[in-house]
Parts: sequence; structure tokens; C-alpha cells
Amino acid sequence: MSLLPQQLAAVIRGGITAAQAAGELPAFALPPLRIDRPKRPEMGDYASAAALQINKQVGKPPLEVAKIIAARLPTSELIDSVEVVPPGFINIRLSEAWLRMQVEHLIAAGDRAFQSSDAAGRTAQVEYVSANPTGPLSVHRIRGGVLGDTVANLLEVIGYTVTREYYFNDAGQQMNKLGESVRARYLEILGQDAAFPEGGYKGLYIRMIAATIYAFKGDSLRDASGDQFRQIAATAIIERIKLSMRRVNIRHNLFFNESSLYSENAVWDTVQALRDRGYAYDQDGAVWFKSSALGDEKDRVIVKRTGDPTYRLPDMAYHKNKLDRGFDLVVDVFGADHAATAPQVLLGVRALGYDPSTVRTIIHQMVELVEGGESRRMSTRRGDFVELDELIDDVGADAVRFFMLAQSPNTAMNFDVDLARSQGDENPVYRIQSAHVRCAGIMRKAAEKGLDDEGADLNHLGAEELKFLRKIIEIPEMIERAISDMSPQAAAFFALDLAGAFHPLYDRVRVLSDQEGIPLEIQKARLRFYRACKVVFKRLLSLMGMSAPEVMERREDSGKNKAEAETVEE
RNA sequence: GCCCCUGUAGCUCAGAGGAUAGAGCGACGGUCUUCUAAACCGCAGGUCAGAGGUUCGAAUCCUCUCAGGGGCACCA
Repeated sequence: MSLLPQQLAAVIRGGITAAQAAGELPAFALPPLRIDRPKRPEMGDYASAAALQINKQVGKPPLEVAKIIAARLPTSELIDSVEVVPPGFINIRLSEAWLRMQVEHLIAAGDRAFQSSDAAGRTAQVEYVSANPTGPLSVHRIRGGVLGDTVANLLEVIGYTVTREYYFNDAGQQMNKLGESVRARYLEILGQDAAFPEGGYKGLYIRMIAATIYAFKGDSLRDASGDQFRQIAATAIIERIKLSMRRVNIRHNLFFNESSLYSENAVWDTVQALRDRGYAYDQDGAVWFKSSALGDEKDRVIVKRTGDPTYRLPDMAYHKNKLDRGFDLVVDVFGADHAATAPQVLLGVRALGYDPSTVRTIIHQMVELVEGGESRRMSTRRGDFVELDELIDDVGADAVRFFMLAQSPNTAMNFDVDLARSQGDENPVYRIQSAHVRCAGIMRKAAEKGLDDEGADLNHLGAEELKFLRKIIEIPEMIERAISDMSPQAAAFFALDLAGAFHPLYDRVRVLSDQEGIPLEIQKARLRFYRACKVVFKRLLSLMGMSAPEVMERREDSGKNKAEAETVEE
């Protein structure tokens, strides 16, 4: 089923073609017709500016054109009435009967509410987090994780089969440094002098890994290579990263090993493919990607004089691999620190002969934690970064999910730790979850009193409930738009908005308790309505990877458990 | 120097070429004590950084200027 605005646009188009057939409008090719949602309620639920779009071709004033179209509109079960207003808008009011019916549809759909099959049969791959396993997951990285995971959720709602993927960077210089760093700490434990590698990793976790190795293996790795230490360390760290991600409901279907690109020759095949297509050449002992031919400011090295690839080459080979797997859509989530590579990867995709529009990227800006009006800055290399686990301990997983989502990826994030930690209504997380809790409370109370809403007559719903339903039915449009614009934050803002509309409604539209007593039929209809609301809030929360609590339950004083913060060495 | 992102209410931020630019927090004023996650109602608050341009119509698209952030390796 297509989206509501599309259905309404079809109705408008029907009016125009009918008027053309009747000779009231000249024949011409119609532009795509947009349906807007007016800001003010008296302008109706939806509006078409079609008359303003086409009045030039018609050669009549837009108001007159609008009147002609409106008079020729085909009947639709969606529409209650239309109104033509200057300068030529056609305002549409939705059918209330149709709106009431949505309550039953929502309840019937339950956890699959808003599930569509628009993209059924299509496959998508979403790559996110992909942090090098050189240390614990940082707060900055998880922003991309939350954005990517939410995009994946949204894609599934419209019918995509989604592969959630982590590009596991288990090769390369940084990983070698990791191995050498652990080796040096291990030898320290054995009482040997070991040169700590330049630019090595100095966090406490390196010592802990070394100590664990010693605990299990004693001094048997005395003569082991850095490579062996690298493998042990990478495994330990990736497991820890997985645990951290799981705490915020992030799971991947596939950890793609960078090393497989080498073992399967994909990297060198990619170089050859570029050569074959005339996009690679040798110069100064290196192999260059002729990206300037595709608009880049200069060509880029893909194989160093040493014979080692630069980071670009495996990135391109990885994308070649993704596209060869036949995905209809590939989504990359990068942090601002990698922003420069994204366009180059896309050039690579083009150079290799793939359609670059298959690949969408989300590039998010940095995260800054703000606490007590001061920022806690972070840098992975120095080691004074804030770990995700520390933040989760502090503010809770749901708050991390929500706050990381609820900002446009393009803006540098100020993560308000004090607000995220607070347990009152000023915290948007509580605001949204409490809407669900309140619905659940009504259900519980009604069940205790034996009130049954099965077969309720929804004609007893009032104007406020209908207004709320009008908001709910925007959700499919919101999802569609979040995907087409790659703006998953829309889900967070929508949920907050909906909760904001819910609480006043809850206050006025009572089901059970009221001094004057509420007639049974109205109680039933309202209970039915709140049952649908509960479905909606639960669904929105799960889309955002958040929990939907049934009862009020304040977190224990999480407080500031920072005793175990890592000491930093320089 | 070049590239990317940002500049909208006191603060944090939404905003889709359409009608009188929105939310939350904070401020101010008033109800209420709950189907218990203390709420509800009202009010104030704006040169959409600035200047040009495109358009019937611009916070939104284009150009320039100013300010802030990030990035510019044969590092990843």
C-alpha cells in the first residue's frame, strides 16, 4: 500500500485529468504533484499546491484552476471534504471514519505496526561502528553505531532484508602497533626490558590483556612475535566491543575481516580491475588511482612504494565486495574523522563500473560530552577518551541510544550528561517512555476492574483522540523520509513530539477515574484508543533500540561510578 | 591555503521551495494532587549570521562575506 500523501496525490491527479477530459483544462504533461501537510489545523490535514504548480501552463489564475480541479475530484474513502483557498491551495480534510479505523489496524498489527512491504524483496547492507579493535569503544564511535542501527531498523520496517555489518580492521599498521604494545607490557611483567613501540597504545586495558595472557600462559610466550600478541589482543578487544554494543542493543550479523580481502586476493584483483578500466597507473614506484579523471583534485596512491596498500585500496576492495554481493542498497556510516575517505570510496566505486547511487553515506560530526557546563573532550590516540561503557553506567543504555540519535548527524553533538542522567520529565527519554508506561497503567487498571474493550464502538472517540490519530498516521511518511534523506534522527524527534502531544491528552481524556463518572461505552472506546497508543509508543521505542517499560521504575542511583576510570600515561 | 559541516527563541536543537518559522528546557503567571514516571493551562521570547541572486513564493536553492568546528600523508 502506498503512502497516504501518494494516495491523495493520485486523487488530485484524477481531478486534473477529469477536468482535462471535460475540456476545462488544457492537456499537458503533469509534473509530480506534491502533497503538503499544512501547519495550521484550519487549513485541513493535507494540502495540494497543484494549482500553483500548473497555473502557468493552464494560463488561468491559480485560484480558478484550483476550483476547477476541486470540482472534478473523484470520490475517496480517505477524504471527508476539500476546500479551495487563495492563492490556490486545495486543502483536504481526512475522513474521520477512516481515522477511527486506524485504531483497530494498529492493535491488530501489534509489534509489526507500520510494517510495510514497499521494499519487499530488496536487500540492504548497513555498515556501522567498524572501530579498529585497538581499544574499548569510544563515545564518538557509538554515535555512528546508533545512527546505523536505527537506519537498519527503519529499512526493515519498509521491507528490506538488512545485513548489519562491522568492518573488522584486523590488518594494517595500527593493529601491528597493538600487538607490539601488548608484547611490551607482557615482557614487562616477565621483568624484561622491552622497548615500547612509538605511537603505541598506552591505555590500562593493554596492561590488563598482558596480565591475562600471563595468568593463562605464564612465560611461555617469552619469544612470541608481535603478530601472535596482535591476534590475542584483537580477539580480546573485539569481544569487549561486542559486549559494549550489546548493552545498547547493537548487534551485527556479520563481522567482515579486512584480512580476508588479502587472503582472497580481492585487494590485488581490485588493482587489476582499476588498471583494466584505465583508472590505475604506476609512477615513482607506487600505484596510483587516477581519481582526477573523475573530478578529484589529484590522483591518490593506492599501493605504496613499499608494496603495501594504502587504506584506500582495501576500502575500495571492500566496497567492490559489497556490491558484488548484489545489495540493492549499501549504507556507510562514517565519523567526521573519516569524512575525507567517503568521497574517494565513491569515486572508486564509479571507477570500478558500479552505480554509485547504490551507496549512501551518513557522515556524522564529533560528540562532545557536556557535564556541569564543561566539556569532557576525548581523543583515542592519547587515551583520555570517554568509554561507552562508562557513559552507559552513568546515564543508562536508553539515554545513550536516544541522545545519540536525537541530533542531526551534521551537527557537532553536545551530549548533555546531566540531562541524560536526570530521571524527571525534563529528560526526553523519560518523557517518551512514560507515555508507554501510562498506557500500560491504564491497561492494568482496566483489567483489574474487568473492563473489556473488545468490540468497542470507536464513534465515541472525541476530537482530541482524532487529532492524536492524525499525528500517528504520519509515522509511515516519517519513516519513508528518514530513509530517503538518510536522517534517522527524525524518528527521535517524532517520538518526542508524539509524547508531547500524548501527555496533555492523557490528562484530559480519562478512561476510569472521573468524578462525574464516564459512560461505559466511552470508557471502552477510550481504552481501545490507549491500547493502540501503547502499540505505537512501543513500536517507536523499539525502532530506536530503546526499552518500553511497563511500570515506573527509577534507576538506582547510578551516580558517578568513575572509580575505575583508567589512568593515563604519557 | 584547499575541502567538508555548522550558524534559527535566553539554552539545546528540529525544520520537506509553499500559507502567520517550531519543539524541549529555562523564565513568568495560573490551576491541580493524578487511570502515580508531577502533571496541566496560559504568556513572553526571532533582522532564520550578513549581503546579493533565482522563483509567483526562500530558513530551505546559487554566489560572496563573516564567525565556530572538523579534515587535508606513499597514517587508518
